[in-house]
Amino acid sequence: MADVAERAGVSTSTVSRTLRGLSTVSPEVRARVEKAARELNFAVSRQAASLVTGRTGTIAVLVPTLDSWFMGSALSSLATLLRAAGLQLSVYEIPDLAERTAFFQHLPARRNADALLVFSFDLTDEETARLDDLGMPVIYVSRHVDGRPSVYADDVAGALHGTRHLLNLGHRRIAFVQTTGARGFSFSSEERLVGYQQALIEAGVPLDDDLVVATRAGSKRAAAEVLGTLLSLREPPTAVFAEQDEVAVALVWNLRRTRIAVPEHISVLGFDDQPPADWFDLSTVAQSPSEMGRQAGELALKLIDDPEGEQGRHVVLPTQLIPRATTAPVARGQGEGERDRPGAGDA
Amino acid sequence: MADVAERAGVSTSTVSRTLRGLSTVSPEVRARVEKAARELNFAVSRQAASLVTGRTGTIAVLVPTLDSWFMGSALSSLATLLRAAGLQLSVYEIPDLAERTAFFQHLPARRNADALLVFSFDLTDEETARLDDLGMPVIYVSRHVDGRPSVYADDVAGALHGTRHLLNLGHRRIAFVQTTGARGFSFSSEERLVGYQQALIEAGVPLDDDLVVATRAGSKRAAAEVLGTLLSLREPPTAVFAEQDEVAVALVWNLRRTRIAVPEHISVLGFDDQPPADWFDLSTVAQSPSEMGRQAGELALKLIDDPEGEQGRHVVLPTQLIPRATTAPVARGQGEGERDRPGAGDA
DNA sequence: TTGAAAGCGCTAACAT
DNA sequence: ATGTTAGCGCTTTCAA
Repeated sequence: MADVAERAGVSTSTVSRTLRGLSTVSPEVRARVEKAARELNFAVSRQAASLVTGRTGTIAVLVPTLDSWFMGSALSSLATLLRAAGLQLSVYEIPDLAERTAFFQHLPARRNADALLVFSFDLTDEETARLDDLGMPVIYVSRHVDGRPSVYADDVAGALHGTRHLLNLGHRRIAFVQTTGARGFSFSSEERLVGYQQALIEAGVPLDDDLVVATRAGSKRAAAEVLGTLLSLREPPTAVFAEQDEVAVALVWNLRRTRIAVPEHISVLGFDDQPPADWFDLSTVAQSPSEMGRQAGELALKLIDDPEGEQGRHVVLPTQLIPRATTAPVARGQGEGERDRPGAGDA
Repeated sequence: MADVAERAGVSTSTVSRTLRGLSTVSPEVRARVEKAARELNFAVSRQAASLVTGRTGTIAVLVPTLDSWFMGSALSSLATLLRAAGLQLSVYEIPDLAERTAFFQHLPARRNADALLVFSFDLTDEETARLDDLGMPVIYVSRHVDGRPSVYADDVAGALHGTRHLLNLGHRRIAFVQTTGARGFSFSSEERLVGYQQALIEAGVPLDDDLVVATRAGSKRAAAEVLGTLLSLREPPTAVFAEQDEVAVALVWNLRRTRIAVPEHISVLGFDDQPPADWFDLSTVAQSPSEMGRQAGELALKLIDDPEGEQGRHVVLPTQLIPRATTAPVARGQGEGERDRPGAGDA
């Protein structure tokens, strides 16, 4: 910056003022400085600037992985927002418990970012408390945390609507397939189970623990095992609600290989509406991670400007049932007990 | 840091040395300092440190998007590597031309990172030159740049092998579907076309421009249009090689909807081996973005330590044909020339 | 509107 | 093995 000042024949103060766009610089001087800066290929060092301003110009995100549809969409829209605000995006990826422990021990984000966005993690109270005195706004994304700013999808309502759809199609034996090992997403998982149960209760359908099973995401083999469990029940389900599209797709794949027609014999419903859901014609409950990323970013910007302003503010995003080709009215003669004139379908 | 020094009863230099793990600190003092730092919840400001060391402790990546299988996998493995090396990951997302222009005008990464990884972009010579005097190592990923360190997949060989597979199955009319609008990936696209052509030439099959078509990624409708073009040729293809799995899947979807059996009537081959390829039983040519991210990261670390060391070093990663259920021998009576008893279907 | 000077939090060279 | 001191490159008083 000293070089630029010399070349423009002004002081470094003036260069600084010019480059930050302050109005207190005369047009002619401004022109000279900008020219000099351009010629010298000068770019301000954020590091040095932040040392005195106390602002780093960086937003940090804590994510379980970068390699998922959810995180990709969310971070992409977040990045767009930050770019417009002139902020950098810094990523902390915490794929496992060891890394997580290390992160919370040292809290490396401290003083190296202006705000922290925590995605999806199921934190302990102690961890949340650690983040509380990190000295910067912390926003929780894709999960609700009491008393802290959070942005998340309405998982309960999503699962409720999805299950209602299946009930409306005449299904009474509806299985719910949870996903294990989806790092950091256990919160949504619990919420979705609640929505599923609520729908059954409001319809007067008894809950049956045998119909709630768990599997690993993205494994055809694990999906086969889950199906084995469900299909060997005394009263097997006529519909399966998977809390993730990937699992739903793996279920469909296995069913079709076994020549169990989907949706004629079994309906399958997913959750997320990832792109492959469309390719597979999978009925699903859509959520919008990109909207989540955007909202979380906006909240972060507000909190940076006014740290006390929106504490405890919650943004709940809607979900949307997308019926496609893997859900259908329960087949005639199918279903439970003496039941329902099958094929009743939607009223 | 002064607080920590006071609490531990030492100088800031000693605190600094301790926290950086230098060996010239006595065990007892080290213990005192670490205790004080923990109690005060102290974390070193990278900003201040970098001001004097000249190192930012950050690797910057320039990416066209974060929302894709390729970038997710690549950045995820890169992040793992960087974490182990104690480095931060800073993301510059440049989704369109306007953002790109802005980036190259200001080069905001200058002095704010220790190395830059440029993913996939087809840069002009001028842009490459700008990056050359950025004052930090620049590594090009997923594309080859003469004289600069690059890490990329062997797209030519991948497409060559894929096309050979189709030729070996007896196909002679083989279409190649390019993807447009896949931001920043035009380099690979060209390479794959070259591989396709090489295979045809070595097999003595004449090139036919009518068989090379382009479509948008991820659009069923666009895929339908491409199929319309190909299926209305005088001699339609018996196999289609799409340079991206998403396009291949969209083609299969459209074909099956039209009751054109895949692979019995038309074979379809993809490129990438994204997870949905497995769900769809799509034959494809696999590449490994996670390996690409890892290798690029390692190269970056080397170049930071020894900027002159590996200039111009190229890492070329292999591809692998994965035959699944969408490619099959050409049907009896099908193929070129006098051809096909229509509706031949399975042999 | 501009400049001089102090200092942000740290590291590195030097001294002890 | 530890302390002292001088900056790193910038922003921000304060004074002119």
